[in-house]
Amino acid sequence: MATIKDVARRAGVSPTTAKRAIREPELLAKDTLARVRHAIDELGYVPDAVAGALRRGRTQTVGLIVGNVLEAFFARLSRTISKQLHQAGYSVLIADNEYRTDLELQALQMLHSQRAAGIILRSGYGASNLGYLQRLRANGTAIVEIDYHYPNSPFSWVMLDNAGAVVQGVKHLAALGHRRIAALGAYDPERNPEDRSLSFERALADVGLRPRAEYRRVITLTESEAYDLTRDLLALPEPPTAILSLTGNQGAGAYRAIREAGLTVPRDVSLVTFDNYSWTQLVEPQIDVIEQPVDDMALASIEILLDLMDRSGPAAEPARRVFPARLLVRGSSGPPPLD
Amino acid sequence: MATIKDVARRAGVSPTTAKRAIREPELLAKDTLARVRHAIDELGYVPDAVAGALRRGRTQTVGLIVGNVLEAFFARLSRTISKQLHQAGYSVLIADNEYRTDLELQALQMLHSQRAAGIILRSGYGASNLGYLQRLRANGTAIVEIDYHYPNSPFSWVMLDNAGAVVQGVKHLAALGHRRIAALGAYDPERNPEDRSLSFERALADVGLRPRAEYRRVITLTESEAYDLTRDLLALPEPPTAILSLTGNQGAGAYRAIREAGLTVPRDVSLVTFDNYSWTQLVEPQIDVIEQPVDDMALASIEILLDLMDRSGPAAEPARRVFPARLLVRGSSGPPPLD
DNA sequence: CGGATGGATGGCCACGTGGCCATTTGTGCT
DNA sequence: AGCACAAATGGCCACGTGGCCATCCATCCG
Repeated sequence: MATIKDVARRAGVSPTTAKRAIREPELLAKDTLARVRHAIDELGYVPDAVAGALRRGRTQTVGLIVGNVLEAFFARLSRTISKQLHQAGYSVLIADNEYRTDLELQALQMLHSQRAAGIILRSGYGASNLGYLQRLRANGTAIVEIDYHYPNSPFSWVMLDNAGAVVQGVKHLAALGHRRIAALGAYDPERNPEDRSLSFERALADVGLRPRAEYRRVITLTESEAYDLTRDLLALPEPPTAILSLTGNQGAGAYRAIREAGLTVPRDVSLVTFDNYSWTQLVEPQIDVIEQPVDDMALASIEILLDLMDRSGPAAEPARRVFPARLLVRGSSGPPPLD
Repeated sequence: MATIKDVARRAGVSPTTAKRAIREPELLAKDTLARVRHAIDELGYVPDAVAGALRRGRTQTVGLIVGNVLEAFFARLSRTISKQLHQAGYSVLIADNEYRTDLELQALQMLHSQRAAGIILRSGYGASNLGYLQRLRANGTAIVEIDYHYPNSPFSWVMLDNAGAVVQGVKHLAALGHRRIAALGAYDPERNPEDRSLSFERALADVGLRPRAEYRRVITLTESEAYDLTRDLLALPEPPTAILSLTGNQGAGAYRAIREAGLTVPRDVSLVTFDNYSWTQLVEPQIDVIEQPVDDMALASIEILLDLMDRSGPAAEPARRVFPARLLVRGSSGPPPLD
């Protein structure tokens, strides 16, 4: 592959002059510049970002670790983030952690060895990688958490107002008269201290309801486990009259289980789910969703990350941004059936 | 960030000995090895892949350029490919081309400057980047096309048997009695010589039908343009009685347009779409789909790519793999309505 | 007891770039 | 013409690694 020396030789100048055609063209005489540019075109020379990164001690690479790109939320996040970062001159390395910290650690090690300048992370569950992340940060890596953050996270983060979102959903259902509301999520405060699960029982209390132990189960954030759980919930002697799904994928599983049980939404059971996924507008009636401002969150994370990466000096206070969710009522919730 | 010299100093050995603890541990005395390993742990040393790549003249990075990760097909492709490549020790740089060759060129230039060892590409439409790709290949970059390939492509590629897939769909609909079948796709043989669009009219001829000029329109591969087109088709004096959507996203748009026109599937109009997306099993009746073996295609592309990257010697014949599609009949097609 | 053998360790350099300093060439002014 | 000064160009080195060659030393055998 052509190097700057090849360009220099072809243009009949020194390597130093040749490289100036790229970085400081204003320093060159007009015809020298033209000659070098011509040589660059002829050779198809493109500077070696690897060598540049080594020399500068700093790559133009950012790592993005999400839960699972198959989920539309993360697909959208990935797309917006990588598009913006490309425009800012960065390459984006993507990895899924499948919500598991062991896989996440592998991804972090990869980003470490690649000397990524920054990392945008949706951390998983399990033994925390906090220590590893802190070492990376001490080495100068910019870190932003998104969609989830460590308890008392020392990093910058961008979050949905999960508590507010859950309250919106619960209030909406309670106002329709529901008293048996189940949430599909991961009820595991030890291992998965998630805002949404934790907020749910508080939100119930706000509207004067008690959580029911038999609705509680620790599941992963997948469609299939949500399907299983919903099926089981509906088979209970006192099944929920309303289901609040805490992620979009789980919502699809819940809907499928409801339909396969021969039940109709919202006559037999009401359904509200996080994430405004396209299927929610294709089924009938359309599904009530709690929409996240995904692009806004993505843009905020980039803004913070670019700022951290530009800043060479002392660390500033971590930046924290919280975005409100929006409940879109479409027809999948109604009054509970009469017993 | 710690370097191998720091490790060496801490372990009281030379840098050469220290690095052998990583690459050739069998050469070291047992206690030396232990000492160096201890120093590596203490310092959290991870080899600098940037320096390694420069020295070796070869990165462990692969670029993946797809149409749009928001589409489930590409999300799935990305996920399977990146997972496998991570296991093989490669990092994956992802970029969307939005089916546009101008954006694709930017992505290629980025991968060029990053000196990616290989590229898996779903090329877009517009002025071809064939020349650029050939220069990259001449410089040693492994290239595999997937889901689409240049006419007479000099590269290895992995494709769906698009012609066979379209024939399956058309035959299925024709057998039910449909004579007015429309395909939603990009009828632009000059700029977008796509197998599926091109095959459609041949498939019609196979079953003794003529294409109808008024069903033809060049659209992009998006849900919204498919929605618009479907709406217009249904408003024709002689609307199609069956619609074959050539991509999954377009299928969702078509379904939405059909429902919003107050029509019922399959009573008023039959619908078959490429891609077994999750919404097709959530609506009622479930949608007939032409399923692509996405994971198989992803794995094949990786196999070819790894082979190309390992091979240092002279170029072998390009590898070509074609995968069959599978028609899943579920209930969204039936006999045409009586006029 | 001396030399051969091989196990263990160390020194050195280049990969392509970017930053810094040095040198050459050109221009204007007295 | 001579000088000052700026414009234009060039030389050199280090970034961290991996490959190659060199050196050191203990052991074994004749």
